[in-house]
Amino acid sequence: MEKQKEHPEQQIQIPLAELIKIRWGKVKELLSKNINPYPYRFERTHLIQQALDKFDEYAKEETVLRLAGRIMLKRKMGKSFFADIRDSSDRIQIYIKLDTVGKEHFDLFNTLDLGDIIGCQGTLFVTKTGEKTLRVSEFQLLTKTIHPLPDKHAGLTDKEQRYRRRYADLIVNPEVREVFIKRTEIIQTIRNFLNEQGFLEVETPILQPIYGGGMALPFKTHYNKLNRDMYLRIADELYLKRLIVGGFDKVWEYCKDFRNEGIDRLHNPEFSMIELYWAYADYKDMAALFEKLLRDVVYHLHGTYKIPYGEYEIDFEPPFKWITMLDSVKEKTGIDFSPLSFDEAKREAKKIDVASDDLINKGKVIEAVWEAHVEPNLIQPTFVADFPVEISPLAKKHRDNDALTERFELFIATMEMGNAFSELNDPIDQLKRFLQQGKAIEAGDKEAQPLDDDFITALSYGMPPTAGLGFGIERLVMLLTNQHTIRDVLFFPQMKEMGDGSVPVSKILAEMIEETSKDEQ
RNA sequence: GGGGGUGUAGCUCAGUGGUAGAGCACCUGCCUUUUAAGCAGGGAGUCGAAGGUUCGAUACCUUCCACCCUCACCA
Repeated sequence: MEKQKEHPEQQIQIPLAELIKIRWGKVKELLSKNINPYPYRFERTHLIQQALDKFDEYAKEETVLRLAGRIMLKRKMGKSFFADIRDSSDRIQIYIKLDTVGKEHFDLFNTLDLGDIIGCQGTLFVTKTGEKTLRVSEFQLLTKTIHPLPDKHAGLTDKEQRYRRRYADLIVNPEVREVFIKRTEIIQTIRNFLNEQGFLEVETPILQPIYGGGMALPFKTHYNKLNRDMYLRIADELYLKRLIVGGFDKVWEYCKDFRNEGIDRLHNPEFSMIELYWAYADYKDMAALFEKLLRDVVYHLHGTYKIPYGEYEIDFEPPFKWITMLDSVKEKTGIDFSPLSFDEAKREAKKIDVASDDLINKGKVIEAVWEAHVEPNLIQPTFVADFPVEISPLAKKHRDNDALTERFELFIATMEMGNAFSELNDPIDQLKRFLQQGKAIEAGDKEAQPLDDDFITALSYGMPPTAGLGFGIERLVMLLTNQHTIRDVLFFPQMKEMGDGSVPVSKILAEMIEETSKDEQ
């Protein structure tokens, strides 16, 4: 304490800086011995898993293997070391003996830290205690780690740190990898399925002059050269339908979408959807296809149709339940909203404790009642069909009822897992719906959709009858991997800016570099 | 946005109105088939940030920040 007062330029002591300084000292020591702490390549012959798979054979034939990985544990036993190294496939113990590697390399190994990445050459054997081990004849430091790893057995448990420093999370909590590997498998299976069904994978703009295709607030940005505001897309719908107009019959896109809304267990501002559009089909065809797709993905991933999700067991064996929105509301509340006027609907909603004062039309009232009384009960896969026209501005009116649209949403474990319609292809009707949305915007509905003139133009060229579907990838991955927060299925979830108090590693390093250059002068 | 909780060493966590603790990690020494290796010694802290109460605050109070849980709302 006294010293610090005498030397204010020393400022705050950061213990991390001490640890980094020691390691950087090792780097400089290596450089002075002409050893590159960051060499360029290492000729690897096997993944660790491959070595373990054929362990007996390799051990017996004394096959020389070259493995590489990160040092996770290190045990010194006098004139020998044991260490555990891990690569992307598995972990293995290595054995380093003074007599075998020589004093120079033995001393080098002595300076290595947990986290350092090395390449080793050697043969396989089993230790006295029965552990499969690589007897190292030579090794090379491949990357010096200057930041210490989290605790070697407790790992990194602080969720905030795990999300902010996903790399550290992945290093010490390898089981995290599994969810993300499954995420990729899920997307791959869907891609294969859609390709086999003849859907063409396409790409459409993320940066858009006007946003649309969903109910959401967009991110706004500015394009300097054109001096105009642009939006990050909230959905792909309107562009994909333009492609149907252009003559593609089956198109789909893996879409990154952006919505300027809150962050919580189910929402991240940047997320992924898959949207597909299918000409000459209607929403029932799409429901059948979606069911088939999900069945395929679930079976591919789990080898069964029944999967656990939290306390539930979800059964993906088709056919899924199909119920209309109004019937489901009637079933749960006893109220038939279909013949009611807007005001009557509001009164009925109030009776069952659904706040509807701010709602601007009957469709919104029905939706609110449905969300309060039906949605929370939808555990097993259920198609909810035929939404009110006011809340479905891009869907075709129901062939039997003008107040409704041919639309379904799929619900599983109370989560919305997909949204589809018989697409509205009548340009006059579509324009009217946009104009209605315009009124909703004026009435304060921030999520209502703006008029897209070019989309109306496209529809006026004629879009064949078309079914469209969109579904959120994160939700699906959560469901199929039994994860309950979206942040656990995103490598880098959006986080708020960190509060004061933490010193970035770059600052610690910059100060060290400066000190060193002072010393050299 | 409401309610509840958390924030102390690089990591995992104790703790207290009166000099800041442990394990792991790190440094030194011993140990040539170990197993979260062991043994001996050592260094390391703006106790999330700011303000207040107090002779004295990491602890008590206020405000703020981040994260977690929960309710409401949008995918």
